[in-house]
Amino acid sequence: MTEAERRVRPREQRYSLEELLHVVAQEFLRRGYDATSMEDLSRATGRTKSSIYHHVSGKEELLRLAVARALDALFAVLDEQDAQEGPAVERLEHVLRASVRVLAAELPYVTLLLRVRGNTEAERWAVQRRREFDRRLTALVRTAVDEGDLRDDLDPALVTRLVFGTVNSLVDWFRPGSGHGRQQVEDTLVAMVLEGLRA
Amino acid sequence: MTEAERRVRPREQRYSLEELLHVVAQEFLRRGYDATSMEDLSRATGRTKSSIYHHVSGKEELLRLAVARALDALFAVLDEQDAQEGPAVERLEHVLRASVRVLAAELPYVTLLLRVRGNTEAERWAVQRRREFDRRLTALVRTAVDEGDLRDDLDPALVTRLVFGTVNSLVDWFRPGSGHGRQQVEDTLVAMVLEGLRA
DNA sequence: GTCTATAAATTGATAGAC
DNA sequence: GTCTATCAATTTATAGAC
Repeated sequence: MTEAERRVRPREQRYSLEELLHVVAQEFLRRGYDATSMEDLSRATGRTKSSIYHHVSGKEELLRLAVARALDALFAVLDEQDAQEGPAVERLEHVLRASVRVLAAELPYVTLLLRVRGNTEAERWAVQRRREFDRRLTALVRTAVDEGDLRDDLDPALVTRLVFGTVNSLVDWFRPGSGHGRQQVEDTLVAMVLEGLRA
Repeated sequence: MTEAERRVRPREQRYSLEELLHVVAQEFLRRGYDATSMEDLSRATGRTKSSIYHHVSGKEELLRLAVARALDALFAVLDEQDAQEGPAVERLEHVLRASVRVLAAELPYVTLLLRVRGNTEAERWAVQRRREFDRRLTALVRTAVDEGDLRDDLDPALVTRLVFGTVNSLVDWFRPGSGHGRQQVEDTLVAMVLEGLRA
């Protein structure tokens, strides 16, 4: 949800929409967006379908609101980084760690964002914003190479895709509060990517 | 398709099933499995729905055949590795490179496999086989650590997930014959994972 | 092995009462 | 803001002719 959208709704609706979205995101995750029917959502939220349609225009808006939440959180990481001083390689490490934190904190929403393929208008919008995100990341990697802190024998665009492919792959198995901790994942990922696995 | 399944069908059916599967996999990829209707598949293959039902029991079997193809190719990489001599770290590098090659060669099938979430019986079977694949990879990484060739300050299970998360993320953007070449992707991935990005 | 025709169930969405 | 009832379209799948 963007600031603009949040502003137009009174407080009570905000909360109920928030709760609705929380359950909906989990259902979309469990069964996939397409495989989840409005009937499924009705059951999961304990409301009737009609009641859901009172809050949103349809299934697609539910997806749009969910992925918008993830995009807002991810772009906030980049915006924060833009305001920072210091070598690009340090800012890159900060973005890496912050991305893992966002991913952990907004796991259902980020997972949905990463699984969106561009079938509907809302999905194509999300894909476009992801591309913009990727371009800004690539620029950061390129700067770090130019500053001499990252090896210059690898293509920056390719490196960016690999690095953030690694980050994104976390959504396929990372579950907060079970298995590996967020801090350990963050440290191991940064260690592997920057220093490599070789002893 | 496993050897067992291949054996029961006469040659002509094998070919038409192969062609059918090729088109079906592309459709599943483009719209997602759930969003693709039998009507869509009918149009894409130039056959009627009834004709498709003559070859397979239903939509789910089409998915099962497709992901089985990917699993066969991936397990072949591991089986080949098991027969090799030499340090585990070298066998790991070989598995990494071979996985990228399999992914490039069987891109639609591997992509489908990686997007399967366990909604149906066929999907749960695929998820289980992926877990087995992951266990065998972890054992290889662990051996490489024990042999002193990989750093021992990182958890092998976590490292395995990160490394093959990176490999798997290729399906989200890698397209053979456009953009980065397969060899460059392979080399860059191995370089990043083993030696790290730091200059 | 492909077709036409159709069954039976489910889909996203709306009307209108309370 | 939630409900019951319902719609039109689409879904997976089958029957049976050629």
